Amino acid sequence: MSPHAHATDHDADGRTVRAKQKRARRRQHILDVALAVFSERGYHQTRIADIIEAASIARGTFYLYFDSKTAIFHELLEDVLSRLDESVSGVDLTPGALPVRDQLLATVRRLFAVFRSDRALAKLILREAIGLDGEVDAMLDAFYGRLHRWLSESLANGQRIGLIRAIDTDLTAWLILGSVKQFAALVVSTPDEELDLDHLAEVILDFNLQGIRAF
Amino acid sequence: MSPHAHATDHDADGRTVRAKQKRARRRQHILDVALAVFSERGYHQTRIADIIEAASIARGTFYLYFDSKTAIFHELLEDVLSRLDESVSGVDLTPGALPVRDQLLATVRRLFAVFRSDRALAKLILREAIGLDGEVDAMLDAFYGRLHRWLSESLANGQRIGLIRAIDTDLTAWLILGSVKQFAALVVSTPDEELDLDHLAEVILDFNLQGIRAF
Amino acid sequence: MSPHAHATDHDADGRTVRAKQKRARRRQHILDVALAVFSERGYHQTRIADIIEAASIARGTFYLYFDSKTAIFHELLEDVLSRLDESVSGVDLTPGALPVRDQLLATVRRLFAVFRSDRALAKLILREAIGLDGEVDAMLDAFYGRLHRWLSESLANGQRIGLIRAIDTDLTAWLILGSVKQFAALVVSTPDEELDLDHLAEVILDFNLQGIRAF
Amino acid sequence: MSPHAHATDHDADGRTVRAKQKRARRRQHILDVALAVFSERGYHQTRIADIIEAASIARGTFYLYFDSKTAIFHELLEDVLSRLDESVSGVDLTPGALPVRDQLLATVRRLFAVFRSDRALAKLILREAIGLDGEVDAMLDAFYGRLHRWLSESLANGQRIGLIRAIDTDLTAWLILGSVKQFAALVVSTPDEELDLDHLAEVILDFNLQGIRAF
DNA sequence: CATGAATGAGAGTTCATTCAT
DNA sequence: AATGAATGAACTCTCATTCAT
Repeated sequence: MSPHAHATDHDADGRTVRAKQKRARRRQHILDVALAVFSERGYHQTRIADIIEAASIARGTFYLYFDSKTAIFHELLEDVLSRLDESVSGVDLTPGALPVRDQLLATVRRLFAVFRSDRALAKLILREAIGLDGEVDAMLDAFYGRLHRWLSESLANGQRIGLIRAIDTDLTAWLILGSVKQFAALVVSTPDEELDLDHLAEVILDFNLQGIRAF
Repeated sequence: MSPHAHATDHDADGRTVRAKQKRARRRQHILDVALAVFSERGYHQTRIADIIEAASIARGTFYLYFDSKTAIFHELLEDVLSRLDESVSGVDLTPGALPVRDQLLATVRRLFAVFRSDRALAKLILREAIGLDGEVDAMLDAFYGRLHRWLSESLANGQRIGLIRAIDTDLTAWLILGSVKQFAALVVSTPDEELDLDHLAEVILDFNLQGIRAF
Repeated sequence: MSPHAHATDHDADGRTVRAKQKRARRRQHILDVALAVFSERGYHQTRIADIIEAASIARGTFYLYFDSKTAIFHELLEDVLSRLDESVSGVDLTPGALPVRDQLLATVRRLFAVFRSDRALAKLILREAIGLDGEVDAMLDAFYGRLHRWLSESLANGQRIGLIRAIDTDLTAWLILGSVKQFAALVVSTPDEELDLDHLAEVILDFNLQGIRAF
Repeated sequence: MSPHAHATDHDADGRTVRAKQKRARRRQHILDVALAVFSERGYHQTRIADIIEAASIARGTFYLYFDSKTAIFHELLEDVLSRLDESVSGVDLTPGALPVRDQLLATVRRLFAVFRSDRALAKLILREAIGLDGEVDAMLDAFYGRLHRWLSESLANGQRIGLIRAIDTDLTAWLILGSVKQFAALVVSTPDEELDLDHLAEVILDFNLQGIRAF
C-alpha cells in the first residue's frame, strides 16, 4: 500500500460506513427531488433531465442509484404507500380499547395529516400513478385492497358487537373508501390552509357512521 | 322530370348527402376504435399507429378527421362526459314528483348502466384522463363540479323540506360523489357480470341516505 | 345512340372546339394562380392545397392539367423565360439600324417593363428558381447563357466597327449581365412605383457604355 | 509536478478545457460536414439523415450541438457572411493611402479568394440561401446592404476628390455589386482552376472604373 | 463514484399524388 | 371531365439509457 494513502486507510470501516451513509443520503435526496418534480409536472411530462437538474447531479449518476425512470417512480410509490399503511395499521377495534369513534377519528386524522403534510405525495397516488402501467396498477390495487379488507373486517367486527347494522360489509367498505379518497383529493387540491382537517374528519366520520349504525 | 341530363342533376344533392353520411360514419368508426384502443392500452401507450391499424385506415386519413392524438382524446372525453351528464340531468327533487328515493335510484342505475354498457368509456374518465394535461383536467374538474353542485343543491333542497338533517351540504356532496366514483370503478373493474347493478344501486343509496336522514 | 342524346350531337365539332378552349382557359387560369402563389409564398412553402384553393378547383383537377408540382413550376418558368427571350431577341446591331445606344435602351426598357409588369414572374426567376433542382438549373443556365452569348456577340460586333475598345468580351458580357440582374432585382423589390424605369435604363446603359467605349 | 493526488486536482481544469476543445472541434466538424452536404444537395434536398451520416454521428448528437436544421443553416450563413465582411472591411479610401485602384484590386481579390477557397460556402449564399425564409432573407439583405453602403460611400468619396464623375452613386453601387456577384458566381461555377482570379479582378475593376471615372 | 457526451429507436405530423365515384 | 377522400412515404425532433473518461 502506498505510503501516501495511509491517512485514509486506518479506518477503512469508518470510510465505508461514511460512504454508505453518504450514498444513502444522496439516494434519498434524489428520491425527494423526484417526488417533487413528478408531482409538479406529472409523470409523463417529467424528463430525467428535470430530475437531475433539480437534484444537481449528472445524468449518469441518476442511473447509479436507480435503474430507470419507472424504477424510481415505483420506489417512490412504495414509500408513499407504506407510509400510508402505517397510518392505518395498528388501529384496534377489539372491545376494551378506546371508544371506536375516537380510534377511527384518530386514524382518519392521521391519514389526512399525511396527505396534507406532503401534497406531492398525495398527488402521486391520486393522479400520477393512475393508469401508468400494470405494475403500478397492481401496487395501488393491493394498497386499496388492504384498506378495503381492513375496513370490511372492522365493519364485520362492529356487527358482531352490535354496533353496526346488517349491511353488505364488502360493498360498504368500498363506499367508505371512496369517500375517504374523495376527501383526500379535496385536501390536496384545496390550495391554502382553508380546510379544517379536524372538521373534515368529523364530517366524514359522522356521515359514514350515521350510515352504518344500527338505529 | 326531364329524361335528359338528370342523372347528374338531382343526384348532386344526393351524392353530397351520402358523402356526408359516409364521412360521419367513418369519423365515428375512428372514434369508436380509438376509444377501444385508448382504454385497452392507455393513452400514452397508444400510438397513432395502433389506432390506424385497428381502424384499418391510412396514416393520413386519421389526420383528415382529427387534428392530433390529443384532439381525438379530447373529443372522446367530451362525448363520454356529455353522455354521463344526460344520465344525471333531468332529475327532479321538487315535492309532488316521484318519491325522492326512487328518483335517485333511477339516476344511480342510469349512471351505472352507462359505465357498464361501455367499460372502455369508463376507463377513459376513471384512469386515462387522470393527470393527462391541463385541458383534460379542466374538463374533468368541470364535470365533477357539475355533479357536486347538483348533489349539494339536492341536499339543500332535502333539508328545506325536512328530509335531510343538518349537515354540511358542500362536504357531504363530495363524500357522496366519492362513493359513487368508487362504485363506478367497481363496476368497471369487476370483469364478468358478477355484479348486480340493482343491488349496487340499492346499497349505495341506502348507505348514503341513512347517513343524511334527519332521524 | 340513344334518341335522347341527339340534341347535343349535331355540333360535335363545335363542342370539341369549345371544350378545348375551355380546357385551355382553365389550364391558363391554374398557371396564373400558381405563379401568384409561388411568388408570394415561395416554391417550397407552397402546397398544392394553396394552389387549388386559390384556383377554386378540386385536388384531382390539378393533376388533370399538370403532372406534378414540379411540372407546373417548370412550365411557368419556361413561359417566363420565353417571354424574356422575346424582349431581347430581335435586337439588331447591324450598321444602318437605329443608333446602337437607342436600340440598347429600348431593349433594357423592354426587359424592365416585363419585370415590372409582373413582379411575381420576376421573383420566380430571381428567387424561387434558384437552387431548386437540376432541371431548373439547366433552364436558367441556358437562359442566362443565351443572354450572355447575345451580349458578348454584340460586344464583338461593336469592337469590329470600332465602337468598343479592346476588352475581354466574354467576361465583360457576364459583368453587364450581372448589373442587369441586380437592377431587375431592384425593380422587383422596390415596393411602389418609386422607381423611374427610364432613369434606371439610362443609368445602367451609361454605366456600361462608359465602361466599354473605346476612348 | 507532485506525483500525488494531483492527477485529479489540477486536471479537473485540464479535463474541462480538453472537453470544451473536443466539443468545439466536434461542433466545427458537424458545421463543416453540413456545409458540404448543403452545398452539394441543396438545403431542401438535405435531410438531417444526410448530415449525421456524413458526419458519422448519431441522430441525437446532432441535436446536442444544434437546435434544428434551420439553426445550423443560419449559423453557417452567419459564418460565411462574417468572413466575407472581413474581406471588405478595412478598406480605406481616404487620400494619402495606397492608390485607390490598388486598394480596390486587393479587396476584390480577397473576396474572390474567399469564394474560390470554398465553393461550398459560396454556393450557400449564391444559391441555397435564396428564398429560404424570412430570417435568411433578412441576413442576406443586411449583408448586401452593407456592401452597397460601403460601395456608394466609396463612390461619394471618390467624387469629392474628383476621381469619379457625376453619377448616381446609389444606383451605381448596385450595378457594381451586381457585377461582383456575377463574377463570384462565375468563380464558383467554373469547375477547374481555369480561371485566373487576378485577371478577373483586373477586368472587373477596369470595367467598373472606366465606367465611373470623370474623363 | 461521478460525469455528461453520445446514442438511436420511435413518435407525431405533413403533403404530393392517386383513384373510386 | 371533375371531384375530394384516401393514401403512405418521408420528415424532423425527443428523450430514456449507455459508457468512455
